[in-house]
Amino acid sequence: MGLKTTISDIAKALNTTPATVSRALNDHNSISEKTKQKIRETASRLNYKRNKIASSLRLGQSGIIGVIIPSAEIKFFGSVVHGIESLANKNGLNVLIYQSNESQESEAKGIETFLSARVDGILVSIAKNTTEFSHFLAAKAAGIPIIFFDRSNDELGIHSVVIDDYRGAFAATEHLIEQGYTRIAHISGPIHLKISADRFRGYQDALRAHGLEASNRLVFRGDVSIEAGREAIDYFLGLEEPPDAVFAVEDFTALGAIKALKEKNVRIPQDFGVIGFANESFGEHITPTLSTIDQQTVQMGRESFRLLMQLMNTERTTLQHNKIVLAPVPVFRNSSLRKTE
Amino acid sequence: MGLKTTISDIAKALNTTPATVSRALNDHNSISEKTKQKIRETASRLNYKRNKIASSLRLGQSGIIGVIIPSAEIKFFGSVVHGIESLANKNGLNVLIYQSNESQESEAKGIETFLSARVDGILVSIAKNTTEFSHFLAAKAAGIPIIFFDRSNDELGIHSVVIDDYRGAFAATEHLIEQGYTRIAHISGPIHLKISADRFRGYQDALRAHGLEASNRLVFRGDVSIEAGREAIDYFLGLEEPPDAVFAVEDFTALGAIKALKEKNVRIPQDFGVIGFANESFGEHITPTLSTIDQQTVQMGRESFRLLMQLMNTERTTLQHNKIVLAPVPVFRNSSLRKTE
DNA sequence: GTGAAAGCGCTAACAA
DNA sequence: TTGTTAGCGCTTTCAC
Repeated sequence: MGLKTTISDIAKALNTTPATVSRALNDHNSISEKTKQKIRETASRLNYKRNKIASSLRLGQSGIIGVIIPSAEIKFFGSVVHGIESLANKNGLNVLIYQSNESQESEAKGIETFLSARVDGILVSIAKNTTEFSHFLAAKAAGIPIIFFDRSNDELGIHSVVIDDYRGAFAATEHLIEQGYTRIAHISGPIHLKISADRFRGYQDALRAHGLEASNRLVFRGDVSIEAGREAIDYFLGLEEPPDAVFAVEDFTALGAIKALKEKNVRIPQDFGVIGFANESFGEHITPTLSTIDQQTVQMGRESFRLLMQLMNTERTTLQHNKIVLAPVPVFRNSSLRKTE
Repeated sequence: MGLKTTISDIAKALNTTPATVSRALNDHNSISEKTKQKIRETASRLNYKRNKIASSLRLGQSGIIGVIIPSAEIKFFGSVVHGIESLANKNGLNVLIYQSNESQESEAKGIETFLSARVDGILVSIAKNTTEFSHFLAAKAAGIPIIFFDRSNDELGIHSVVIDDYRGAFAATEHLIEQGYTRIAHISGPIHLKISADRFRGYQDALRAHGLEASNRLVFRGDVSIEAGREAIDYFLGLEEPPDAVFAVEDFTALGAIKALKEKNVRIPQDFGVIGFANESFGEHITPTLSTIDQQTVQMGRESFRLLMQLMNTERTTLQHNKIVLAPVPVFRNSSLRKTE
């Protein structure tokens, strides 16, 4: 018994048929309460567990949502997945996670795996190294609903949920201005990435909006790393007219900047303000605590799932192309707050 | 076409039978190379993807490993899962993750879900709030291989992979002694948890092994939190003979201690040494960097998977009860290193 | 080396 | 309200 119990076993025990048992267990309204009662009892007595595989095969759907993320060790993605799961579970769907490790090859294998598992939908955050996108189109062509979150590509006609990087960068820069900093620098990420470019634009536009000059000398182009932050500070402090604040493209970069500033005995935030982007968990534990822009991870997960559900329940052509842009939320802490007390 | 392609379609296209196609695609050795060639070509031309659900139903196994973790947002578990996946993928198995959110109810639901998904094996790290264990025994009774990792229970006859907390604590305490600290305190976790108790014992025994007194006054009982670390320092510094170093049961607790010490202008490590346990990622970013004990997460994942594979491939009775205990690895950083330069 | 036939466990159209 | 029957797509025993 145990796992071996099937609806036929239950049927036999009660002198009825598998069909009736199936209907009863699915709470079908054409079955009398009395019968349902008896069947449920027997099922639990025999320790019956529905065989989802058989059920999926018959129904043509698996009850599984596939999620592809670059890495489970980046808190951001873990947090988005959390948002996805919270809604998926409520809808009786399970979530299968696949890590691409930032590789296009592995990402394509993930899509492949999900297609043969006949998942009901796919959510993807694109790997850094992906330059060729046919695997996504294959999923779409196969009729599996697919959605991008955070890292998207607008050229493929695939729906997406992203954060408004421009707006977040604008708010970060504006905050530094309001705190009285006047020469505000920026450590950018690789500019061919859309998110870096958007944040850079937000930075520039905020300066201009407040009548400040956006000088190229105050922009350091790094990659996303602690080291880049350190290098940027070395560069900035070597300038004839060094800046008095910096907006870093990302929290780890901001962390590097803070480390370098502290080593050089520059006081934060009195003499130099710092703000990052991402709201990584270390930000509230370092000294000084790090100002940053929160990316609304859980909400992003929830919105992605909602959009996916819409796609799953809609005739393919009905739903027009959809891009949800979430508003980031500033988190101001000690690394940039010199006016408040 | 696309996902709709089945082995029958391929068979029809080639004027053969589904059986032959199935065998060819599974590289069965009773099929001629010529036929295999043709079938493979047609399959890829028709964009065929094996329907894993049908395959699973027929084979009676799903190719899925279920993993239950308390939370995906704790880096430790993410990291263990990473270790599990690295091996699972090599073995053609997929990993399905379920979060218990530290609740027994949710944990039981996870087991239930995995049983009906007919997973081939289950890996669990027990939720904090679990006091009743029948859901695990149900899985075992159903004949599904199940393994505990990190948080285990030895009473159930379920195999497990854990870290040697005693040994890690001993090493941590010994390190403080070797650095010349003489009054070494301990912030413990809830003592009803095995890991807290083991670490406490390791601390005591290390003191005794070096001829130091293990005084109850130097032990502060907290929960695992930043706040507990702060409270402990308040308590310790209020003692007539305050300690000059502390071994905290866990990194967040150590972090709280460091924060409190810095606020009170106690110099670390000169006047006070601190070491934690877990090697959380923030440890290398705070000031001073945090000494700690690494828990060999990836290796834990890999060992858990290996043990599970053994269970899956063994007659139930053959494999005797097995408990793998991993050796933790000390990571000494600035919060406790005052001798080296 | 290949084909015919049965069945994994479930669900749903159709009948009664 | 319940039973009969067929079939989801795959694999495998048995036969040739």
